[in-house]
Amino acid sequence: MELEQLLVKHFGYTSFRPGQREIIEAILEGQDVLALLPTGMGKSLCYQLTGYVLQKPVLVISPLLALMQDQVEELKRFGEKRVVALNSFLTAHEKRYTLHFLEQYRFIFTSPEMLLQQQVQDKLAQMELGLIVVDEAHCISQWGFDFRPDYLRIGQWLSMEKRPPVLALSATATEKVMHDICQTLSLNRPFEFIYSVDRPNIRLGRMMFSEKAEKAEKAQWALQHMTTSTGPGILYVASRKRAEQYSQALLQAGVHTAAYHAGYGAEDRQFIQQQFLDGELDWIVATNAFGMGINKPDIRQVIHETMPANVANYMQEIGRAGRDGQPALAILLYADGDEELAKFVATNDLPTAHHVERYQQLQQQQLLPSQMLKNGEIGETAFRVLDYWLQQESVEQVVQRLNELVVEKYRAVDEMQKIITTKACIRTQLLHYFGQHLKKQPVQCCEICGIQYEDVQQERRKQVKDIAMMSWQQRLQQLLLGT
DNA sequence: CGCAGATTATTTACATAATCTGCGGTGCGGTAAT
Repeated sequence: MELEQLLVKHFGYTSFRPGQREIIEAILEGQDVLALLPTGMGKSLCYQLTGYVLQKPVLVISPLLALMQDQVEELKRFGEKRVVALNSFLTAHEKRYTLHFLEQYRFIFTSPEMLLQQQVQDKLAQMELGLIVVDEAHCISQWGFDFRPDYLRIGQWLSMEKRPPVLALSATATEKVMHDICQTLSLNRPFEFIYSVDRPNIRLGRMMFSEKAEKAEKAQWALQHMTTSTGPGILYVASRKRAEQYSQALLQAGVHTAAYHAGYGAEDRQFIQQQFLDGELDWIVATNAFGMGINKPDIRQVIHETMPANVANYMQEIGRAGRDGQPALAILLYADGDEELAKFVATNDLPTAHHVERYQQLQQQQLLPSQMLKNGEIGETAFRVLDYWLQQESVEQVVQRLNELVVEKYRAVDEMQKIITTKACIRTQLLHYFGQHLKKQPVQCCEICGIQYEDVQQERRKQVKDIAMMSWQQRLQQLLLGT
C-alpha cells in the first residue's frame, strides 16, 4: 500500500506535512534519521505511520511519563490497540505480563531507565524491532551528562551489533546538541531533516534592569505587565519559591494564575496543566519543569523573569508561544548579575572532586559508596551521575570531566547572556547559534530592531486594575521586599 | 555566589551591627515507611 493510502486509512489525513514523507522514506530504506521539526508539525506521525509499514514493533524512548501516556492515548484515539507504555505506572504484575507479550505490541513506549533494566534488555534481545525512536532527543544533551545518565547508556545499548534504524526527534537543537545526539546514539550517517528554528511570529523582547534595583523593579514591571496584557502566557522563573510568590501576587490582582513546579505532585501538576490548556488560566508561573509536551496553540506570551541556563532552553521555552502562527511575544527580563545565579544553579548539584575522592576511599575500604547517600554527603542525582562516570572512566578522567562540565555550563550561560545583552539583532544571533541564517527579517523582529508591545495591552482588566493595584503592590512588597 | 531571615555579640538596651544559616531546576524507578 502506498504511504498516502496508509495515511488516510490510519490517521485520516490526506497529505503529508513538510518533512514527513522524506523522513519516513529514509527510515524505510534502513537509514538512521535526525529530524528537527517544530512542535505541532507532526513529529509523531513519522514513526506512527512507519509502524504500519514495517509490521515490526516500534520502540519509542520518551523522557516523561506524562508524555508517554499522551502518546498512547493519541494512538488509541486513532484506533490502535496494540500500544503500551512500559513504565512505573504498571504494577509488578502488569509489568511482567506486558514484558511477556512485548513482541505483540506495535508501539512500545518506555523511559531510558526502564529500557536499561536487565529484564527489559533480555526481552528486547529476543525480539526484532522495526524502529527505535528517541523522542525529545535533546534530552540526551540536556540531561544525559549530569542529570539522567541513563540517557547516555542508551547509546551503549544501541551499539549492539544488529539494530534497526534509529529516529531521533526534537523540536530545536543547537549544533552542540545535534553533535551530542549523533555521537551518543552513534547514528550512522543519518539522514538529517532540519526545519528552520526561526519563529517569525514571535517578537523577541528584552528589558534591562540595573543590578541594584533588580528585585523590586523587575517584579514591579513583570506584575504590571502581566496584569495589563493579554494571555494566555507563561512566566518562567528560576525557583519554586518565586513561582509561588508571583502567582500569589497575581491572584491578589485578580488574574487567573497558577504556579507550576516539580514541588507539586503528579496529580496537581496534571490538574494545573489541564486548566491552562483549557484556557482557564491567563498566566502560569513556572520553573523549567513546565513545557515539554505542551502543545497549546494560542499562548500569546512567554516571559523570562531570569535568563535560562542556555540558548537551547531559551529557544525551547519561547517556542511554546504562538504555535497558531498568530503574533506572539517573548520578553526576557535581564538584570546585571543574573548570570551568576544561572551559573550557580546550573552547576550546584554536580558532584565535586571531593565526592570522587570519598567514593574511591570507601571502595578501597571495601565499603559501599552508597553510604555517602545515607550520610547525606551527596545528593541522589549527584551520586547517580558520579556512579555513572566512575563506571566509564578512571578517577582522574572523572575529575577532569566534572571540571569540564562546570566550564561548559558556565560557557553556556555566557553565550546566552551575550546574545541577549549585545547590541546586535537578537533573532540573527539566535539563528546563528543554531547554525542557521535569517532569510527574511520580520517587521516586528526584536528589541534591537524595534518592536511594539501595544497589541498585547489589555482592555478588560482596567477596572480590576484600579481596585487591585494597591493591594497587589502592598502584597508584592510583603512578599518580595519583606517590608 | 548572593540574598534574606535568624541568631548572636556587644559598650548587657525601649538597640544595632555582625555573624550565621538556609536556600536556590529538571525525572525516572523502586523501596521503605505511613
